[in-house]
Amino acid sequence: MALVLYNSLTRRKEEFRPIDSQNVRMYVCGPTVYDYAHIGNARAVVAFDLLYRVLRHEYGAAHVKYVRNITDVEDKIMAAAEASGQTIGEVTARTTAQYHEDMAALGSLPPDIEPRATQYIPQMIALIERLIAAGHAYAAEGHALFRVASYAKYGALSRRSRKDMIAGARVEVAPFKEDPGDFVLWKPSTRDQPGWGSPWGRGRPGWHIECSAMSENTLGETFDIHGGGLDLIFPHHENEIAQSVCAHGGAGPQDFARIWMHNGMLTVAGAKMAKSEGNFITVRDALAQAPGEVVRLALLGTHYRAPLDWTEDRLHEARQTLDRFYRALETEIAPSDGYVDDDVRLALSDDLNAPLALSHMHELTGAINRASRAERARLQHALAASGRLLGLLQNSPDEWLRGGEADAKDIEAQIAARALARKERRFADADRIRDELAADGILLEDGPGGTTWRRG
RNA sequence: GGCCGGAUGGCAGAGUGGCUAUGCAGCGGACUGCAAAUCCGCGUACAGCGGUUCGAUUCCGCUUCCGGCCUCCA
Repeated sequence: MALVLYNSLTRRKEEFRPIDSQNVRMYVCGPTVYDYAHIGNARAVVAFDLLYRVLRHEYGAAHVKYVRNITDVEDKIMAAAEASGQTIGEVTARTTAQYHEDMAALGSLPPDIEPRATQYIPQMIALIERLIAAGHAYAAEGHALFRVASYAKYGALSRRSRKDMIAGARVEVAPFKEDPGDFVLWKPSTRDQPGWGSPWGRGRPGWHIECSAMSENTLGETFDIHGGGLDLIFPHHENEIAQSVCAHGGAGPQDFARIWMHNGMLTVAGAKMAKSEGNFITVRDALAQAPGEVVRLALLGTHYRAPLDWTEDRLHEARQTLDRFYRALETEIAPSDGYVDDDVRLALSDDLNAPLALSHMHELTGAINRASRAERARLQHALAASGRLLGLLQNSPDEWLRGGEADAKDIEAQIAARALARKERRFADADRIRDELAADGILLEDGPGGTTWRRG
């Protein structure tokens, strides 16, 4: 089945043809580890996790390599360390661990390789030296700077001309820059800032160079897909492209990564999420409100490129949807080796159309509820397999609907007492038991085979 | 100011040059001691104005509104 992906570089959907179908390679910009991950970070992770899962499904898990970096040297980390009284190492270790926990809770697979910037300093220095040797960069006052004028295609991804950028005039004009658009590859550190020895003096890398160095060293000079948030197009990805293409002697962005993918931004109740707005929602906050799978579904409910507005209603609806799916799975006999539903697969193959895939899962659910015993199992297997491809329906229906703290034995005893009351037509007693259980969040459902319960 | 995206029924959210998803909420019905779940039925919505067309929500133009980026950003 042809996988079609939207390429930010060409602004259109393209059939995905891996450079080497035995080794499909994707690189996604990961977090700067200085604080809890927020729900916007989570959206990007979930979007590219879906891509990773679809690629694994199409090419085989052993033939896909996913690299997502950790930025563990950056000025915000230094600020966070100072503010918390912890060392930089403590801040990055703690934040990285939290990040891993959060992303796992959202059902995201860990990347195959997770390089850390501080482990690639020599490679970054080597890359900068190559750029300087080739005339694409220069040293000035302890800095190394990329010479934007030496890369003719600068601006190809973000569709902006250098002239426009200068007109924007928010560029930092340092006196040692040849051109206001030139950006930092290496900058000097003071004694109390983290730093490494380099040909330009003790210092630390600029933001963009790490991704160029890490992608090259983990995936090679040319790979298939490079992803990140829409807000990374400029300057981050534009600069990454300039560095890598110039260092590799390539002709343009496609000699670096073939397809550039960007997820849309997230707003909270209609407003841009920002700490200063007081509407900053961390993954932890969301996880306190709902299980990770609910958060994941809420994130997948809008196509990854479209803007997504985060609301309580969205979370509520995601939970209802999962309850409905799990209920339809309740009588599934075995944990299944079923096939993903064709329509679900088709939807995901069209630029990861998760909302459409989900609508097909709803149709499948209706079919299960209507199905005869004989055909039910097959449909349930298809639903379960489809859900798994989306990183959903990872629990057993029993765990999902009835798992948790409360003592199941006690609940069963109550149900038995109620059954007796009903048999004796003491309906007031029966209803009192139902209400008491309901107060604890336990919903009873009377069916032809007796009474079952679930958490509501 | 420059560049780039959006605007679909009460809400969420796909999609399509003619056959108008899907879910939530709502209404009616079946089932049921009650309830829940489930099933059946009910909503012709595509920002506005032009244009192209036999036909446009879908293509083109303009307008309005919303959002992103313009060296912190997923």
